[in-house]
Amino acid sequence: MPEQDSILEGLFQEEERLTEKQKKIIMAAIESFSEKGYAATSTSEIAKKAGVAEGTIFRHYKTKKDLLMGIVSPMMAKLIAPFVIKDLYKVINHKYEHFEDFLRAMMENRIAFLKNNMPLIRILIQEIPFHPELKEQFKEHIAIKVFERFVTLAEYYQKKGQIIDIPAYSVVRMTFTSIFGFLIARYLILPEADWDDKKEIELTIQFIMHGLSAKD
Amino acid sequence: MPEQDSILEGLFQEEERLTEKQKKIIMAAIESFSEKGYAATSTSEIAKKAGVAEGTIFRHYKTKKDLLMGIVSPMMAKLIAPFVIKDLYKVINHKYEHFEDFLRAMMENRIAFLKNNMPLIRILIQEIPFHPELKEQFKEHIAIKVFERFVTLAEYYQKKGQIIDIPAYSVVRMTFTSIFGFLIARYLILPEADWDDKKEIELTIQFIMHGLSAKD
Amino acid sequence: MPEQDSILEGLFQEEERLTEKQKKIIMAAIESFSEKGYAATSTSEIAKKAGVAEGTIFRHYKTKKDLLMGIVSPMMAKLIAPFVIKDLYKVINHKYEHFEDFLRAMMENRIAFLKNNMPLIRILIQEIPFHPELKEQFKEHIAIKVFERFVTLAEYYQKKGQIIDIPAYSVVRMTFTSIFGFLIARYLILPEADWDDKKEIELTIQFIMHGLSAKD
Amino acid sequence: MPEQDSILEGLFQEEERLTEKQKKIIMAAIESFSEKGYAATSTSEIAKKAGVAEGTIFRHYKTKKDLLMGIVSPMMAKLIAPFVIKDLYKVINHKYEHFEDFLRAMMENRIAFLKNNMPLIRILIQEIPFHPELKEQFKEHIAIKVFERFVTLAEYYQKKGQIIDIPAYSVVRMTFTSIFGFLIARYLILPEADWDDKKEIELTIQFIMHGLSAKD
DNA sequence: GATGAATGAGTGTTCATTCAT
DNA sequence: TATGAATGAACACTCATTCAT
Repeated sequence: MPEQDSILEGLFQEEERLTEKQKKIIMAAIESFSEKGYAATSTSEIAKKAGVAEGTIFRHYKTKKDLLMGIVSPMMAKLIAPFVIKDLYKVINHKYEHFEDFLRAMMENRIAFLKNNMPLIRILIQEIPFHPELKEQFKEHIAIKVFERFVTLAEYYQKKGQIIDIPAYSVVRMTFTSIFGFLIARYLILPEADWDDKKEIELTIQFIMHGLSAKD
Repeated sequence: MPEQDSILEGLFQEEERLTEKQKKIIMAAIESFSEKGYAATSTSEIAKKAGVAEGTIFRHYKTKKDLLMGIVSPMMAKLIAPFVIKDLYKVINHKYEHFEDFLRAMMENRIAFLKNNMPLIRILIQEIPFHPELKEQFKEHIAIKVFERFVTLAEYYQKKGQIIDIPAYSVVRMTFTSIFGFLIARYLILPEADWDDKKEIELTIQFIMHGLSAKD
Repeated sequence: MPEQDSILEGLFQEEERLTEKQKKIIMAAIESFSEKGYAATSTSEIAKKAGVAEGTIFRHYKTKKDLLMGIVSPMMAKLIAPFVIKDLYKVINHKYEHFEDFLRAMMENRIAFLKNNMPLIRILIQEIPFHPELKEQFKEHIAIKVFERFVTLAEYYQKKGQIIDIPAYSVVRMTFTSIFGFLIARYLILPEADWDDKKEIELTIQFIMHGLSAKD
Repeated sequence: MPEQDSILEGLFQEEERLTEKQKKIIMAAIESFSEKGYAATSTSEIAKKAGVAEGTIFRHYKTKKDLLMGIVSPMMAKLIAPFVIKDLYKVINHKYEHFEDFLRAMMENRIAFLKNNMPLIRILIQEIPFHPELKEQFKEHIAIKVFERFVTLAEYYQKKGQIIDIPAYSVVRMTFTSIFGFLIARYLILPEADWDDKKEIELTIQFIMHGLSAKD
């Protein structure tokens, strides 16, 4: 199941119209935006890093902000695609009989995704607070579409008696929180620490399972 | 117990040497930095908002970065003080016999703190990725000092048989994650949504308690 | 023998890569630096005088100091070239049998040079005290290379019995001093006075010749 | 006859109204102006070096330029005084029977003066090109008054048959040139070189004497 | 007399963007 | 399509100077 999980490569592959220079611009921009932030990165710096003339950037993107959006927007779609389409489908088709299996599959999948797209994710997280359009896009795509699907899923597992009977959106929130809490600590706050990934993932899953178990 | 929980007021109170203008500069800077980010905020904008001449800013802070640090650094100290000193003391003195009581007290305390210092917290969170010095300060003060104390606490409750026997730092990570996950969702991602705070806090506490319960 | 003796024109000719605007910037900078001094000249003033945008200056010269160096450095080379190469050669090839002939030729040559490059020379003289790099360059190129050649020349004429037998470097110092003393009085201190150049030059030469004559 | 030859001390002595702070300001200004030039020296820098508040400078000198003038102007007077009054008198009273004696006395006197007042002299030389008022003062006091006296002296020695019969002002120019050429080389251009002062002075005197000798 | 906070015009420099080539 | 010279507004920061204390 070697899914294409690098947004960048996916982007470059699909859009054949991208020139070599354009690809270099995108890669340079991602590197700089992710390290220094959008506002602190100059277009001339991107041009230099990409090995193109300053003017070339503006041939492809009318403004600097367009460049940011050209990088971040496709990511939004990619970010939600798996949830929306594939995984939900699998669950409904009884692929994941137990919530725990689903949880485990999802964590593995999203960790792989994070690893492959770290700089892009960083940009998204860092820039959302400063760009209302991004915030809006994010809310629409993630906070609503994805959240909705997960609420449906939560209700599915609740009906099966696997999850405690509290509001489904709280279930989702706490699940997300625990998973992303781990990912953030692991990859953003202390990436250089010595992590036993397997064990931490298992502990996190157990924590969620106990926390939401219907047995109690 | 009306503790002084606004960093700003605390700052203004303690340091009597602060001019009226200096206070205005700090307030204006906090507002702008928090809304648009440090890099995207110009000193002239801060001056205008503060109602002072641009030169006045540089009389008090040698550089724009100094201004940022002058705002963020005191916060670091304030941020950890309660954990480090008061709460730990209370726990040791049997004020919180049960982990659940401690959890509830801490959440209430930190929610109040967050409400009173939102813009400052935003700045801290938003700027940490771009300023290595900040990152270092944060790691030193928060990630080490605070984390350490909590690990000690976790071990305390583990010995009392209230918490499951897994590595204490994993206990702390998951507790933090659940609490801050709620706070971030509540105050940063969806502040305008209609939250039933009491209920969500209780659910979060129950989630953590079940997740870490030793009974299982 | 209409040698190209204007540094500026030489510069513009050789370096074909110079834009029209760049030439204007250089000319404006020379004018202002020479009149008001480097430190008291603003880049905006230069831009205005050159009829370009202020940013244009910094496209060609990274800093204001770079602009100064870009103007002054080529002059150093030009300043010493004739001494180092041509004239010494001529002397050795018996072109100037007598010290007096050499002296006369040199004065004429350097006076023409001075006239053609007055503003540049002014900048050099005025700025050397404030810029250690300039001072270093000057010492290396002029005070050492040129001085050395002249010492050799002085020894040559001493051997021929035309010059008194005192340390050669003292001979050079006093010759230089007398010549530049005239040039400074003539062109820098009292340029507006009514000078009989031919006569003064002749007097100066006679003064030096008598002062250094071996006859006594 | 240990004449008071330090302008600064003379200034501080005469003008009793100078406060301690004022003296410190003057000393700090001299140091900075001489090293970095008037234009490149900031008043705040002077204040810091002098250990006074920024405003204090402007209590005593209305503008920064006033400060420069307050330093440089008294020097002008001091610079010419000895020539104008004392030395001329001595010559007329047959103190210096021979031009050579006069020359030797003058060089010794002026070298002592230079050594005691180097920073002030540097300021004068460096700033004259940029300040028309200074230039004017200089011309009036030095170039005219002093020059005039010397012309008279030159004519005196010419009449006595000790100096060649060329225009007296040329005599003066060449004498000045040779003396100041030595002083400039000695104290400004190569102060760190290893000079045999006695010998160089003697050589310079001999050079002038031969150069202007009437014998030839 | 002395202070130092305050000023706002001015500094050198960077910026995103344009456009003729 | 790609270039890079050119722009001028904006930037962070400095300056000489003022003035209430």
